[in-house]
Amino acid sequence: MARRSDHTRDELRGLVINTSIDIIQTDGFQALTARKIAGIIGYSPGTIYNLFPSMDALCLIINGMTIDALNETLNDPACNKVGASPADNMKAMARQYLDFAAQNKERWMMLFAYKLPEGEDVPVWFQEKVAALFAPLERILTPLYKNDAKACKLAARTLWASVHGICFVEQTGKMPIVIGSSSGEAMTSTLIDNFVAGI
Amino acid sequence: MARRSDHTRDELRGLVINTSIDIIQTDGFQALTARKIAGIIGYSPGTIYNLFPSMDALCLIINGMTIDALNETLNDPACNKVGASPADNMKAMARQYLDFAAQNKERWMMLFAYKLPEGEDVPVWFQEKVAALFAPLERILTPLYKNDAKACKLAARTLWASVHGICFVEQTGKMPIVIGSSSGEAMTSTLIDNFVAGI
DNA sequence: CAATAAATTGAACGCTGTTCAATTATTAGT
DNA sequence: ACTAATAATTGAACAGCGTTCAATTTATTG
Repeated sequence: MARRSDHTRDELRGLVINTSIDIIQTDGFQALTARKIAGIIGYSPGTIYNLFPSMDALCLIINGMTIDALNETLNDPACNKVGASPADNMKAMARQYLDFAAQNKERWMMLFAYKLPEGEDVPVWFQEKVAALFAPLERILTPLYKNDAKACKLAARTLWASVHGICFVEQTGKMPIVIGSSSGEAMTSTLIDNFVAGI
Repeated sequence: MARRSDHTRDELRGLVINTSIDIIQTDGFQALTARKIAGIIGYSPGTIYNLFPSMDALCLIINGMTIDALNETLNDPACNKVGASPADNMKAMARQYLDFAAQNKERWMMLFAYKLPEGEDVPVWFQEKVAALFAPLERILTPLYKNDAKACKLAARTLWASVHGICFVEQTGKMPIVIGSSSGEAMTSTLIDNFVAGI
């Protein structure tokens, strides 16, 4: 029996979360089970339920952390250069997104493949994390929509969703590769070039 | 015991598939279980496995049918008018997509949320169905890329993925509604207008 | 040192996909 | 018509899942 003084409650929570992310990244989020986590960290399944109300809640927390990590890359200086044109910053930001998804594929897939059970709805703190994702792109677009904040918001959400769609299609590999090796980047470039030119 | 002459093998397969679609659309694809299907059609769980190699295979077939149905709406005359401008046809096509997703939400969600287990990869017949989805949009775009078939393909895939992303974001409701009631259509319009203007 | 509180456990419940020997229904051959 | 072969159907069984909870162990407090 694991002694309760081995870890504080928060340490244990962190241990569970980190172990979960490892499992997800290695074997996919479908492989994440309470018994597996417990086995790895040397506790019993019941302990997971002392730390988290349910596996769903744990998944939601992990998804929140994934969004935080993604958000961080979108705020990276590499795609927020003061001297660069909006189009160049946007392309860099799209690249950041594509790279993040590629490097954290399973974690990122889980973000969209995972569905809360019937009845349960997404908590506010999670929705806020999602909403925060649009800010960086909106910031870049602002100079292009000087006098129309509404149009700026619409454009930011349109572009963000579009890049997400391109990323999704690329990651799931459901698109025949006719474009070349880096089709994701080719598509985001085409998207951004045409969109900006059309403003 | 259900008599084997109640239905032919193909009838039974169709019965399983239709029942599955009903369950998915009513309670979500997570609610689809072999025992539930069997109970509804009056057979035992084992019979499902006489008709389909696994639940995964059944899901794949259903996903294929969903793609077929989606493909059909994209070939609808409503978004392939001979007199209309490419932009108008594209907007109509995007609308068809958005409407299809809205009216077949669970079925459509399953298309993306469902993931084949470790090792198994998507069969060719399924990949071909997915590839066929791009043809209608490519057809519309052709007149805009008279002398560059390659650029046309890239644009078609870019736009398709973008519209999908917009649809996904709208359906999953993970985007704060700041645009208005029909944000999906507002976004696809913005996307297409800007994109076409930028060509 | 005793009493209280908290953490940990592991068996149990009902669910899942899946397998398979046994049973039943149908067809083919004589 | 009767038998033999074939095919369909069943339902128990297995391993795994999320989850619950009484019992046990550990730590803290009075």
